[in-house]
Amino acid sequence: VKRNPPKTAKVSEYGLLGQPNTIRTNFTTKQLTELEKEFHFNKYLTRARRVEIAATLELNETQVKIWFQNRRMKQKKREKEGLAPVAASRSAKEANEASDQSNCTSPEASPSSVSS
Amino acid sequence: VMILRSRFLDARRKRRNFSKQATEILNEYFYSHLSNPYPSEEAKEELAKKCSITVSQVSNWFGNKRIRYKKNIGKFQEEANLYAAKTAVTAAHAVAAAVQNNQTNSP
DNA sequence: TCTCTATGATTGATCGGCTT
DNA sequence: AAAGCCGATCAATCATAGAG
Repeated sequence: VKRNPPKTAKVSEYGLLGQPNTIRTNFTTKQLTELEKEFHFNKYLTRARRVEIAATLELNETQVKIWFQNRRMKQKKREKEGLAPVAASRSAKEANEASDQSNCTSPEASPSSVSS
Repeated sequence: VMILRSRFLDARRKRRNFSKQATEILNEYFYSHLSNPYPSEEAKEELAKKCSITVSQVSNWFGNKRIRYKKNIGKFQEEANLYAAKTAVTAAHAVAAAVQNNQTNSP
């Protein structure tokens, strides 16, 4: 059994006046491309690699960490969506994955260059 | 900033609205559980089947609905009353059936 | 056909719980 | 005790479908 999530208080107490505490950073296409590339190589990061990537892309280690966590969840969701809806599953062999984004049913794939 | 928009013209491009029946089912659940509109994984699967959509789509629907409802309860008041009345009628029928069943079975 | 609103999907980040 | 991960959710935003 699972329980619900209304759990406790609110997401980040609005610090009574002031600037929006948590800003939703907009990653650049370059950053996303690099993160995606790294993810394809390793689904999980080591501390060292994280530091390296964060520095290269000018992001916090936390942002890189969170990006990987969200990316893993995203992939899991795709694998699930891409093998369940199909009424008739392969009667014998399964086995695939690996190329991930080059997947057929992948929403995104082509990062359009951003001019700035 | 040259409008960083158009990230990569993703896939929410070809979006299709859910059928009227599907929306009906989802709203019925939402408003009959308004005090806690968080269906369990099992409930989501059941709703997904009834609505002929995926579990993720059910999750997206509830996520959007909860936020948008909270953002402007007034705008959804009419809709809320509509479904509240609907579920009330359904419940009344159930009670009536139960009473009848009770009378015919235990004299 | 055009403008404005309703709505499905995406995603950086948060929350609680559990694991290492 | 601290840090990372997971699963669910939030919240803002995007892009399109639909209403008028």
